[in-house]
Amino acid sequence: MRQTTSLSAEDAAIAAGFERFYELLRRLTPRSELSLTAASTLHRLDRGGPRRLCELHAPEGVSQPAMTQLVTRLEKEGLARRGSDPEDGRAVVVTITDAGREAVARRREGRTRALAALLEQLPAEEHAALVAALPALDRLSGLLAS
Amino acid sequence: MRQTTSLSAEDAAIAAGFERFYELLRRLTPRSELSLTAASTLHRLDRGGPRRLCELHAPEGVSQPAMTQLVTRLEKEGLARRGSDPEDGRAVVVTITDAGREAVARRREGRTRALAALLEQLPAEEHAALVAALPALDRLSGLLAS
DNA sequence: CCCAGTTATATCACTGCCTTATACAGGTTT
DNA sequence: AAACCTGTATAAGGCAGTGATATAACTGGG
Repeated sequence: MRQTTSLSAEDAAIAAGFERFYELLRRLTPRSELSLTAASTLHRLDRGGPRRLCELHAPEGVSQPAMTQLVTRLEKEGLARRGSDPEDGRAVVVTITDAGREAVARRREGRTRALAALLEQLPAEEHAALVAALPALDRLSGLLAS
Repeated sequence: MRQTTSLSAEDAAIAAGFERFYELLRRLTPRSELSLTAASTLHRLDRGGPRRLCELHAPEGVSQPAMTQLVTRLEKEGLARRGSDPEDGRAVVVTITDAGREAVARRREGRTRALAALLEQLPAEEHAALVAALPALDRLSGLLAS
């Protein structure tokens, strides 16, 4: 078991690499129509299906009022809609609309395009190394999602 | 030359992986004392040395007034200071302070710690794949920095 | 069955950080 | 020195977050 007070040099190297990479992705993301939280929430609704409002704010790491306001904005822009839960009159069930799905797709495509332009400048073996690392990235994401 | 209208399936897979990964990093970053731009700017000042204000706003992807305001906040918090350029009376030279360096280090350590906790749950070969992908990540970051 | 407590959402007042438009001081050119 | 250009600051406004609190709907014990 790894000590929490000492970080391995290798982990530190990975973290440093990820840090630069995070900045890269941040700059790669076009100043879009969607805020970070809005994009992430829509993405979650897209792959996970409708959710109650109270099930959305915690995983997105924002307060409940922030999620209420976000859903209000999304609704106003036609990207999501509020519904009710027949089993619980208090609950608000949030559903992504087709327009919302399109917005998610557009955002993804914009980022993919910018990334692809960089990827094609990469030596073949580094490109291959990225592809080889994808399962690890997936697993990392999965670890936190649970 | 790649068509701009068609993206290779491989690039799309990398982009999709990166997208989930970006969300992961976002959630991994502790709600810290520093905004995204503040952290990135301090980091830049830390590794690149003092810069004029006008050299900071473009690479950070914000407007010039935003950078003026950010520097004012950083100065108020003691993380950076304004100096003058003896060669140009208009210029403001921004320098990171020791407190600023500490803030960057704290932020990095927080993220590293959270990441390390995930990394140790990774199978050895996936961990190795991440390490192997680091040079590619570095090069990607370098491509955009230029 | 009703009152108390809990849960889900909304509203309010405030703050942080961004934007565009504009002012202005310091350089540069002719 | 007049005209222009560049670097920074200020002003006014918007979006997205916060904590505190209100309100409506569910739940469980007497």
